[in-house]
Amino acid sequence: MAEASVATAKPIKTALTGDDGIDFAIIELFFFAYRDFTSDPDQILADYEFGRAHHRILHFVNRMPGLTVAELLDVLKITKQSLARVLKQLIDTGHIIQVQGPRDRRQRELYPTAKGRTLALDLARPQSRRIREALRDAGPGDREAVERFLKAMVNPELRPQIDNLP
Amino acid sequence: MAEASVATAKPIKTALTGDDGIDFAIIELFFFAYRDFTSDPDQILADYEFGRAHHRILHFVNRMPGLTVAELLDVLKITKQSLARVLKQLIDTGHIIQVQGPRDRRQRELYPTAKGRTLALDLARPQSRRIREALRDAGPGDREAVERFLKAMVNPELRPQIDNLP
DNA sequence: AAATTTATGTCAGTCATGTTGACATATTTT
DNA sequence: AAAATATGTCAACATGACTGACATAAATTT
Repeated sequence: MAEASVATAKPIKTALTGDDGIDFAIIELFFFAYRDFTSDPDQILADYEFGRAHHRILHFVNRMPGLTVAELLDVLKITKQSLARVLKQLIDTGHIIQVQGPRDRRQRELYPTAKGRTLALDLARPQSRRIREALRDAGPGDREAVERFLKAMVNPELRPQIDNLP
Repeated sequence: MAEASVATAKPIKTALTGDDGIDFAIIELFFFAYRDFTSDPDQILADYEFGRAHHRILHFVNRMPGLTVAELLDVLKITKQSLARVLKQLIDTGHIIQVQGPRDRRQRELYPTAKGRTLALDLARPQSRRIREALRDAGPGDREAVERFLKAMVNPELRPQIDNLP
């Protein structure tokens, strides 16, 4: 009887801890670290009335100029309808321009403009500074350990994509 | 003249690289790693028609049983209106229960039920497994390097909050 | 005892970013 | 000529955040 009623379910008063076989320390550190890592560019983006979606697109167009819409969708793992609205805003504001593909004229190659390059750098700078400061007191090999860890956290099938970046 | 027109802005064809003074390697690794890290619980949550918001609430209620609504808001850094809907669903589905504060009867202490404890563990398990596998081939001290790095990525004023977890 | 502050809940509206499904167009490949 | 591909666009919807306003109960201050 009692266990069928939500109202009578008993509160558990003991905390989950690492003793339960779960690596809560890194789970939580990862959550807080990523939240603050993304808060830096968020502040700048607000001035442009842009969001994180704009940031991601602008970032990869700057890192891989000339990539096509399909390639960008593959990197971001979102649908083209999601991309469309945000990409259109970046094009309308002159941060990104589309160039018809030279071989295949159906394709649209995406390039940053000078304005888009400047914004991409402005957004990346505080993130890079945060990383630099986080590694300032790191010992030799620590940076490599962090890189190996982060890469190993990525799904194996996606790792080649990362290696393709400049 | 020409520079005033969006249509005539010139495409930049060179890629942004580490030479531009930005740590793109870790910026991108962090992005991809976090995306895949969160994809594990997302799959499980979909079965319950829950989202990441439910996960975060359930996680911290399990890690800090008896915390009040105000304390939870402070950890998550969201508004009470954002919390309300999602918390209500977790209460209605019997994952979390509220207990009137013993000292201050205005407060509502939040506790997981057995059902909520089980789900929290089910969600944490694949994340912990991913971390374990990412660290499997790590050298001695690598884990500590990763922990130090992640903690240093968090805003300094929030680090005490992390130290308070069990 | 009355006034104020605090903790929580709730209503209403808005926004950003994602989703699915359907369909149009131009271009390339078969 | 037909089929496949790359892109764009329309419509409807879901999630999870936001702001602002207001209500209630309880604790604290005056």
